[in-house]
Amino acid sequence: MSSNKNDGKPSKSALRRQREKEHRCRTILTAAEKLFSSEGYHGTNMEDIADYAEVSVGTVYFYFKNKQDLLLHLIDDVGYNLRKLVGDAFREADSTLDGIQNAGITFFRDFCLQYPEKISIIFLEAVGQSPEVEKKRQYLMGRIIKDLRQALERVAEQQDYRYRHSFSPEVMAVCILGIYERIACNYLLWEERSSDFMDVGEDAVYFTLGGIKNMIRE
Amino acid sequence: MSSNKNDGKPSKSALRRQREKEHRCRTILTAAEKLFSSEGYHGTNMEDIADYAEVSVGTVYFYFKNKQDLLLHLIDDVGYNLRKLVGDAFREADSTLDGIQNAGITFFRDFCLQYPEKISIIFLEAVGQSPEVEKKRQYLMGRIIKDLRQALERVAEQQDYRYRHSFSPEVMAVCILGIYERIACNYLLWEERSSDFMDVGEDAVYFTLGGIKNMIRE
Amino acid sequence: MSSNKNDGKPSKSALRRQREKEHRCRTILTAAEKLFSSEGYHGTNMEDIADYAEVSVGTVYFYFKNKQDLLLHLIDDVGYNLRKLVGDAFREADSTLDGIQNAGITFFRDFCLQYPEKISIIFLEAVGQSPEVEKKRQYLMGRIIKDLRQALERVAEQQDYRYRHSFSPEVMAVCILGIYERIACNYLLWEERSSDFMDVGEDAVYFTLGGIKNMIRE
Amino acid sequence: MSSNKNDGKPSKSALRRQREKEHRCRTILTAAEKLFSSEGYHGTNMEDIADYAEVSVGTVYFYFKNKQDLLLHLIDDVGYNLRKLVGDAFREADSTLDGIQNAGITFFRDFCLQYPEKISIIFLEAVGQSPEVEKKRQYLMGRIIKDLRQALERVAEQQDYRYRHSFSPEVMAVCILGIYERIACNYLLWEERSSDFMDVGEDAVYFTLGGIKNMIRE
DNA sequence: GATGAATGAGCGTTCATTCAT
DNA sequence: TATGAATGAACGCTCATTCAT
Repeated sequence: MSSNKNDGKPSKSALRRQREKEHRCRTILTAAEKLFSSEGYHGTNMEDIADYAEVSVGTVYFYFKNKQDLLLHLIDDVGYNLRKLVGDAFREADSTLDGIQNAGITFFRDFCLQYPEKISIIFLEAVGQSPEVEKKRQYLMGRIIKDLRQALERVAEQQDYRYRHSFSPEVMAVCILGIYERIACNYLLWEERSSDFMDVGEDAVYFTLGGIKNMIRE
Repeated sequence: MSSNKNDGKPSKSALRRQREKEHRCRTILTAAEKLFSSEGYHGTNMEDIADYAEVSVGTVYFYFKNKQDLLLHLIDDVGYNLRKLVGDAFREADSTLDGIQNAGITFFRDFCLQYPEKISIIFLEAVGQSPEVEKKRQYLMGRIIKDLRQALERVAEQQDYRYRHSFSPEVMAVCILGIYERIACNYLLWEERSSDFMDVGEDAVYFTLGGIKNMIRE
Repeated sequence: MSSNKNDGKPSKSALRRQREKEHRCRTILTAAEKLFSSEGYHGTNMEDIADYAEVSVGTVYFYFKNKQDLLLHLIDDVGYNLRKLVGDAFREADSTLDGIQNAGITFFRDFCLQYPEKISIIFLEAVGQSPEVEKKRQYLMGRIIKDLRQALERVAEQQDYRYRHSFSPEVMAVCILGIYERIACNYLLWEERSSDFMDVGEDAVYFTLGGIKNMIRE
Repeated sequence: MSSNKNDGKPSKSALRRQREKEHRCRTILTAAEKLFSSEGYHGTNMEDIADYAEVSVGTVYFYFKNKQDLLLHLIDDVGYNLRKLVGDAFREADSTLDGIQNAGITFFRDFCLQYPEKISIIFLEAVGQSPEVEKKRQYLMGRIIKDLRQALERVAEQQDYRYRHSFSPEVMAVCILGIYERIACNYLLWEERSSDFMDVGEDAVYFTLGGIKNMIRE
């Protein structure tokens, strides 16, 4: 066995190995993200990814079950980053429309402009590739919609007003997601307009706020 | 040249053959639409399509250059139907927000609910498949955005008000497209909720109107 | 029946039809020759040929059994033209080395330079395509070799000398064919040197004569 | 980096693997040569080659880009073997017509009779298959012609005589190549006359020498 | 853990040929 | 005779995945 003196506690070299392993895993994932977003999911093969990550094909398969698994991990990654970033923005201004506004601006400035590849993965490359991937995407979208819906419900609660219908918060959440998705795709991926992207983003956020306000009853 | 009494005018049988040809072309396109939307673009092979259309593989290639060509034609089809349907709704109530509202309701009721496969093609299966397909999709989206933008500009002109910025009409158009796209995907393709789809749709339209109003200056 | 007054003798219109038929046949053959030599046998498909000949695919199949049949006819054509032209040159100067010389010059001047496509067909495109085609090519080459051999034998007879071996005339014939073939391919098809082609051809003929003289015994 | 005592030097197993790889590469090439020459280039498909070499189709594609690539490699091979063999024969008897004679005999005895498949590849199967293949064939022929031409020029220099024209050495080289090519095809591939092939070959060489002598001025 | 050669099912596409009109 | 739409076998090629070293 590989037991050593300091039993229980992992040895120094074991720790380093662990770190290296994680690092290699990340390298591969980054390679996949880069290539999927630039060449497309189907335009990238496992050898391309291995080459880009400077490992062998076998190594890729050691860390990831298969090609789809890579994509699923990337979606998870995007989801994690996105929800963390945007969630924090929400929380800063708690339970007012300002939070929604903050979150929107943050999404455009700190996510879209920083990680356009992630936008490409989640809104283009991962779309319509396979039932499993679609399910994951749907799950992620569902989580984001739930976050948004809860935020909208909390706002209503605090400000003491109600929306048109019981299902309205969810619909609004879906609308907002749709807006952000399309703005990002249109101005970042299709037309390269990073320069005035924030102006556009601000307008979109403003549009969003109008939509929300219009749904308030009384 | 051709010994034919009624020169110039095509003969009866020639006309029938022409009709049959167009019919077969449509049959193949419909088969492709059906299979792409249910099995996915990559989950469908040319033989499947041929079998479903009850023709041979060669025949499919007689009418369409290749698999991608089928998808491009389907996108064109969707675009044609969509712009015609929604465009008509616009024109009925000329240059008021009612037109926008009409168009939204029409989209959900007369397009999404009638042709969910077309929604699936344009918003799922055709996404991220290849540069050519993406270009076509982008072109189609661009046309719709232009339609919407012009409608919004006409409304402002008639009602004599202005939007926040010169680029706001376009941003709004993009937002609206995003909303409708995501609502359709979420409630029609991901969750099977055709029953209360129109309630949701109405809410989304209401949200949209709020967004637009919020963009008006003064 | 299509019997008419002037029984036995073909009617005027029947004659014209016959002429048209032959003309169409030639048109197709010419199209095939042109395309085979410019695009290659495998690079040309039946539709290309039909289009070039301005007829339908069906018509091509009415006149020729299949694609290979076209090639076989072209080989026959080449053979007929070649043997007629060169044979005549032989006969003019009967049974001297001058006849051989004449024939060589004629081949280069009146065949190669006039019909480079035919050279391309027989020495490039028809080579190694199928057993049947190869057999025909072999048969044609065999006939030419026999012509040459007999000419060489006649020369020896008349001038009253003998060659090294009984099989020498044939070997010489094969050598001469090889020389002419390669000269034509090299300077006409590979390098475009039609301008000084006749100088080269003359040298080759001179070389040939030397070869022959060297084979004479005593 | 790689924890390996004998750094730099490849390990034993790595060397063996390298050897195996080359061996497999050769096996595939040999299979292709065999099948191309017996069934024809178009009569052989990639599965046939894989089966004959006892590997999978994928393996063939691992070693060779595509079917044409196999043929190009075979042409290279033939060229290498041919020029080496014949070149050595030249050099033995330096700068006399004997060298030319030696080379001819060597070609017939040590190349044609030993490797009829290679003759088949270069003079039949690789002819008129595609522009790329033709280019390679042309290049190879060009090299051989250059070898011959230089040999002829060296002979003239040493023996202190000149040929008819400045371009005569090249024309002679082309003629000689043509002779050898056709003799090989006729007596080895078309008629199976390996038994008296060397008699024929000798005659052809003799013919060749006569041709050369006839081109000498004064 | 890492490698990369080997696999082979699967797919898109071509095109010579046929045949109803 | 002439047409051209229809056929479908055949083939070249890809690439995700495996596994012996």
